Amino acid sequence: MENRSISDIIEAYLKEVFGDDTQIEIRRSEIADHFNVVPSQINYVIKTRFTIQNGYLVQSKRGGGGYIRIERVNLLGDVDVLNSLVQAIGNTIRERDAFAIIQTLYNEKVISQREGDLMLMALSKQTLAVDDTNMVNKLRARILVSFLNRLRYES
Amino acid sequence: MENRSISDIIEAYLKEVFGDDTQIEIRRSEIADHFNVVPSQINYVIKTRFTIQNGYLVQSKRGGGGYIRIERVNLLGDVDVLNSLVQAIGNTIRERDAFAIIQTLYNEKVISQREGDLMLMALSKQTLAVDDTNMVNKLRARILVSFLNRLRYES
DNA sequence: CATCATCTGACTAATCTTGACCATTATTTT
DNA sequence: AAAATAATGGTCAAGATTAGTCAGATGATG
Repeated sequence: MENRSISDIIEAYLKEVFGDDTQIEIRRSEIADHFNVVPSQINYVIKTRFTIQNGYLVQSKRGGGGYIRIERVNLLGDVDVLNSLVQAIGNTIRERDAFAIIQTLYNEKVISQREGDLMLMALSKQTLAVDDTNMVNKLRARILVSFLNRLRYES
Repeated sequence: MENRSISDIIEAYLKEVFGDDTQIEIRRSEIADHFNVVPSQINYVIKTRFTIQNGYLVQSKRGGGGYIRIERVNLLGDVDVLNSLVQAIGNTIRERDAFAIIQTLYNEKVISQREGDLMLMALSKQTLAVDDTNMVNKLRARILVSFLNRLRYES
């Protein structure tokens, strides 16, 4: 953790702001000023680290009194959230996004580390290596959705 | 230790860096500079000396703030069983045979029921549905072997 | 001298940073 | 009201900064 990018640092800062709350509201320019970066970098941090795959929902408003609101959600705990997630997956998903989902499930204690590792194995680029990249992403989506459904309906 | 290659020296250096820690994080270019070799030589050292068979896991990230992280893990005792299973699987396996292996792993208490269920999801004909049956069996073999490789160690 | 391990470098891929330009909403002026 | 202005956030593409891959050259060993 020595060579962190400024994006990593901003990510950590925002997560710290949450504290025990389930949502935070920020002004983009304030955060950008605070870390001395261009405002659009905040969009980058949000787009890459606070996605639905990571267990976050984001809303914003422009103009005077504008804001960016980030909400932390449980992937399997809420039907609407799960639907959003499945929609985001669609029938194809990249390795990085799939990995983020597994990480989120682990963070939420829905799965153990070993279960998560096993899932990562089945979803990895290396394991699924096939000539056709398009096919790999489709396969990964099917396997991941199978996992999610299994977790959802288990009792 | 007379004829040590530079790869051997880099290997020894990295292992020294571990100290009592279970993982280290390096910048590829730094190590390469330090030993005056091209960066890709570091990949060579890692690929030949920090494998899972030797008890190491490797993760990396490119781009700004990029790194290579090497983690030392404990290899488990029943490696021979896993080896023979991997041998038996080869590069293709039918659904029923894969299911039998999962059942055996569960009977032998190598995996929990939940882990077994998740594995079955990823190995099922339905999940892997692809036009080419031959391809399905190859994919299943790769996924199953990946699972077995994860069972070789504990974090 | 045949084979395997090591070393190199050109090319590729992923991630982060920056800035110019765009879109939306609120407030002030006419 | 309507129009202008101010105050937000959004998008996208270029450039910078890492690491990965692969094939060929070179070296070591039996």
